[in-house]
Amino acid sequence: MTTQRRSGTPDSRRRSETSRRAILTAAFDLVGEVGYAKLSIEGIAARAGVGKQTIYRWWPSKGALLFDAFLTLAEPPDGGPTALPDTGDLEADLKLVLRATVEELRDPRYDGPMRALHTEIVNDPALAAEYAERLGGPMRELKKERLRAARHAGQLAEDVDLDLAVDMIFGPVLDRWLHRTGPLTAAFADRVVETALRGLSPRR
Amino acid sequence: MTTQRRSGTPDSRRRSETSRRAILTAAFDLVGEVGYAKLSIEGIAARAGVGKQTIYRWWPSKGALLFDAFLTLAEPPDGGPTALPDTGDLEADLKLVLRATVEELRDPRYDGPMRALHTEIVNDPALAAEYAERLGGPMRELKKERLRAARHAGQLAEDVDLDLAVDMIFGPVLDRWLHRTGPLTAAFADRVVETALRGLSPRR
Amino acid sequence: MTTQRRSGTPDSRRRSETSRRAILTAAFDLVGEVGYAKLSIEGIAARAGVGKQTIYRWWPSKGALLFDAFLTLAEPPDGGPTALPDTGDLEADLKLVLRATVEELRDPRYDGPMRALHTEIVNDPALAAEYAERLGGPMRELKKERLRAARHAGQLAEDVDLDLAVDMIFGPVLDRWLHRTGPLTAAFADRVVETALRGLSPRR
Amino acid sequence: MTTQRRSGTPDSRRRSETSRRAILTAAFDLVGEVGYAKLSIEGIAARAGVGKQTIYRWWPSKGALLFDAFLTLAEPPDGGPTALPDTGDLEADLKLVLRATVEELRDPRYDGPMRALHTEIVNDPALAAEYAERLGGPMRELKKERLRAARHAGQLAEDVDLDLAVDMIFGPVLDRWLHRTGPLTAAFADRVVETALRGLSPRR
DNA sequence: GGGTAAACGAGACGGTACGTCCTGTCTTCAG
DNA sequence: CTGAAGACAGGACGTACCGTCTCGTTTACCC
Repeated sequence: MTTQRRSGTPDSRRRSETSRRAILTAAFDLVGEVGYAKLSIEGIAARAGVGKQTIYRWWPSKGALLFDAFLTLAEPPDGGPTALPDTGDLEADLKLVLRATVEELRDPRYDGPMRALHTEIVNDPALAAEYAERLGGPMRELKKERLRAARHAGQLAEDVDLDLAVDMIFGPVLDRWLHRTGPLTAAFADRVVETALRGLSPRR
Repeated sequence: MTTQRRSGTPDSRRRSETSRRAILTAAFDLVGEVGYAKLSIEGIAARAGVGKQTIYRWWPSKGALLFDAFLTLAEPPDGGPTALPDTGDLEADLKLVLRATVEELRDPRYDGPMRALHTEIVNDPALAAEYAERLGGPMRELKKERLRAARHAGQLAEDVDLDLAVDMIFGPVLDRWLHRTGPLTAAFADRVVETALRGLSPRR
Repeated sequence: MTTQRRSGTPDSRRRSETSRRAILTAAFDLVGEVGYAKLSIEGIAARAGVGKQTIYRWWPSKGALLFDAFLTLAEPPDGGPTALPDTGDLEADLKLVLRATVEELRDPRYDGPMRALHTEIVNDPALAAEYAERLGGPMRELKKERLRAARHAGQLAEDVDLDLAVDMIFGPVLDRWLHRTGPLTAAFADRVVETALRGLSPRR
Repeated sequence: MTTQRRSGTPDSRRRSETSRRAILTAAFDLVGEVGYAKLSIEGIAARAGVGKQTIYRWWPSKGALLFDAFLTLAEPPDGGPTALPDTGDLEADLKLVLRATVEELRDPRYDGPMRALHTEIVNDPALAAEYAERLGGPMRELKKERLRAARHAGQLAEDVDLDLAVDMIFGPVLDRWLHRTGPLTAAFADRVVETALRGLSPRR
């Protein structure tokens, strides 16, 4: 089998891989340069040296294109990590992960595009669904997996709700990033992990 | 002093109050009807029976107008509450507040417009600053005030960071609302409060 | 040569002939209906069922469009006469032509549009140049040709300046049409021809 | 009677002469600077340091204002000549007048504004009527008066139509000015006068 | 000289049109 | 027979002026 189909796209083995990459790259670059509000399909097509139709043919919306650009270009080519670190020390492991998250959110190369993507996802349920399926869901599952292990090891209360736990740990960081209500630092990440874990720890 | 100025607006006693109300109302109604993506200045002007220039004259951006519409129409005329409830029972008080928050976020009349507003704030730093000054900041201060009282009463750890505390309590709810990662219920609000307070409580 | 281009238009074989005709027709009709002062690109586009951009794409100004409409719609499809009548009787021939001119100028269908066109030409040198090249110049040449023949036949003074002669014959009629300084009749046309020819005739 | 009323304006002795002059001057200057097409009431008001209403109060249209500006500023303060020169030599007298006309039309200070005024008069019958009454008519009468004298002196045919005569002499010059169909020179003016007079002279 | 009514500067208002940009669809042509 | 190039109908943008309409503020007449 020589022609693999990328999942999610409706059809066609005839598709030009060159154009696809050019479009995704142009979209990703442009959103960083001019911001999401001024991002236009026309601009992307021009930058990519591509007809507009070629974009409309393969992506249903600007958000979907942007999302695709993100997945394809911002993530490592191997498809991303398959598990969170597990050294046995839950707190250390989570701090590692949350500090990395904070760093990524603060990176000026990603801040703009990620806000753009977030915006699209928040306002477009269809895109939200695709995000949940392709990125958000799997990532959440990895987090829950690590927490499940911790719960099994007695580091979390037996009856802890893993979804709640994920939200308690990652929600505050996301919120502070979005609303800039305070400094988004590694120290903050650490405090969040400590506080959340204390709240989630077994009684006595 | 014979010439009174309406507070809040930067200038001009010549401004037509009738038009101002009509514009704010039209904007608020339209964002609910057609959604934020399809909200146009032209549409607002037409609905309000007003020239476009009258909108551009007084608001710097669509986001600012929407934000103003929100503040003016969605908030009680008396200016909102001046303090969070304080019965002495911190957990009960916070659950009350967070349940109300959840209810408001779930209200179909507000969900759409609030997402729109959130979007604008997240992407427009100028608007974010105005939001922080006029709404976000004061609200946060009320929350911190209640938590300060609790800390003083020994219900929270002495060294607790109040900003962190606010984020731990409200962040998870906001995040779940935005990303629909799970059911946004009163029960969820309760669990968040319980977990956060346990994490923030005094050692021993 | 396989790719024919429509003569006159600067470029593009991709242009929609349907839209072009609709626009010219709409412009011509509207100038007659609402007058030149109230003629708007927006109105023409709406009437023609065309996007405004399609007009801006192909015409540099309202005047140029109107001029094109005139040339295309008011002139016979074969491109107009190629010579003035020449029966040998100069006076009769000129009276015929000038009476026809008077009649056209008085025709309510043409009076308004022609005033509009005249206005544009008088005030826009670029348009004046195009007019001279495409309509005014050739027409003038026809007139001069007829007068040249007459001069050769000894019906005009040998040293007569043909441009002056054309102006002496047609100038007064144009002027009376524009400024309504007197009745514009066939009789007036006749008197003008008679007087001018007497002034231009050979000495003795 | 101490308070004289300027003729033409509807009423009021309270009118500010300062504003009136400022408006007329601003209008005249602006039409020379930006051209008629870009001349706006708003611009005139701003330049004159005057409220828009003050313009609308006293002039019914932009054309009327421009016309007034012309009459007031471009004409000598004494009200203009009351007769054409009459030395007994009709040809010389007319050449003098027509050469002066040519010179005025060629003057770059007047060319633009006069084209603007011409445009307005040609397209606005109301303005045309006012022009005829206040300027065109009287001027024409002066010309006819001179020609009448010449006819009486036997220098023109007895049955000559004076209106025709005026048109034969001045029409060609006006036409050449408007349409730039040839050089507008003193020599041209002379040739027109010579030709027209020969056409209008007594038989034999 | 004080009272009053108009004309004034300023400029907000409801509108119309401008000329530009972009959308999503449709058509043409080169490789 | 794909895909770039780009014309098309349409809609919104943000700007410029239109002509009307208050606002206070002179100004000049009348008493």
